[in-house]
Amino acid sequence: MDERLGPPRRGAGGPGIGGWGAWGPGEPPGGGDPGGGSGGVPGGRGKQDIGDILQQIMTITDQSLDEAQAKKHALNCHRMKPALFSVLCEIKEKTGLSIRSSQEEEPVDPQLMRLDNMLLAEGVAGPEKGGGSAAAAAAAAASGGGVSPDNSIEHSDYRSKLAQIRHIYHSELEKYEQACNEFTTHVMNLLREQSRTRPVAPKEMERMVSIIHRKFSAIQMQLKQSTCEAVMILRSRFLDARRKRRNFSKQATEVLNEYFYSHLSNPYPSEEAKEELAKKCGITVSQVSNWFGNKRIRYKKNIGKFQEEANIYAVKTAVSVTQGGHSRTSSPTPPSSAGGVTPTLDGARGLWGEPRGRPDVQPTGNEGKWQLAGGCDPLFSDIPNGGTRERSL
DNA sequence: TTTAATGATTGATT
DNA sequence: AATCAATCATTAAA
Repeated sequence: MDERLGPPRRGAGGPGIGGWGAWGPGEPPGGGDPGGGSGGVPGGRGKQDIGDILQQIMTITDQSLDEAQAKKHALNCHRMKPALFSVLCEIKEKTGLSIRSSQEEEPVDPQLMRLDNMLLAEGVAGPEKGGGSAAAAAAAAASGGGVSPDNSIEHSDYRSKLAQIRHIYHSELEKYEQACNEFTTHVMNLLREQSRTRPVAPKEMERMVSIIHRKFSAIQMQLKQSTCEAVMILRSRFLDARRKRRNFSKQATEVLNEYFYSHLSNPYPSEEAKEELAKKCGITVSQVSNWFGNKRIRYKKNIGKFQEEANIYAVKTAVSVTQGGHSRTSSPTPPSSAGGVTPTLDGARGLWGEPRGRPDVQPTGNEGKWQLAGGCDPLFSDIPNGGTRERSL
């Protein structure tokens, strides 16, 4: 430390010391004399003065806090202070700071951009309050149009959850912003305060501010990240229909069951039939397919369990048949439950042999087919409901 | 809380 | 490509 202050000053004029020139060749600038009033100061005395000041500055760290404080105050009031200060600033600028400021890099974080884009696309970051509904609609459209065929019931749920996320995101963001500003002004005040006693270049302050902003933006990125995660989870929850499934309406189930039991011998609706059923039930064709798939397998697995159900629908179809006006005297279906329909699988042979792969193969021969269980027979498949349903479309 | 019912998904099969 | 069989995950009932 001490080496630095001594002799080299004079004349050496190293790169970092050019600043001394500001004072002119020999003496302190007369006009700029901060002290002002005091009478002329002889040059020699001035030099000594400066030397003293420097000495004091350089040794200030060796002293006790109180002592240093006192000395600091004294120096602060010294008439040479402003000049010294500016010189020190200059020196600092030309050395340390220049090095650091040279490596100022501003790489636009690709990940941050990614997050921003996603939040924007999701309607979280985009338009504020005013456009809230628009944002929600956009998000809904994005999710709806993007993938799922979707039920509109879910949307309100989805939207409200998304709005919740958006709200949290914005309030947190605002909080961070505020904290950042607060901290920045605090630091600035501190630096301003310190600039009275140590050289603080405006550039340095700028740098400090940018550092602070960088740090806070890192925190913001975490917020964005977690918000993105939340949105993803929300989306996956709502997009994956397996979760949050809703049972079909009673009416829809009824329609499906009706078809199933009236076509029990061959419960494989054609594509058209599926479409019709889907329309009738307010569900999609694939849902119809799922339903029949599940129904077939579950029926086959435990026919006993479905006997009652089979009877019910057998009666229903029977009624509709008789109403249709075509009842045979011998009444093919035992309407009353009593002995009921015996879905017995007397010959559970095959049970729907192998309709695999080919939809809608209607073997008129009925050969390998399973003749049924519930009250309605294959005989019916074409007569009763077929009339009501399979038409049009 | 446990259990049954049920819609959806997945991998294999034809 | 449609279906089966097993399984998952949620809802409704006990």
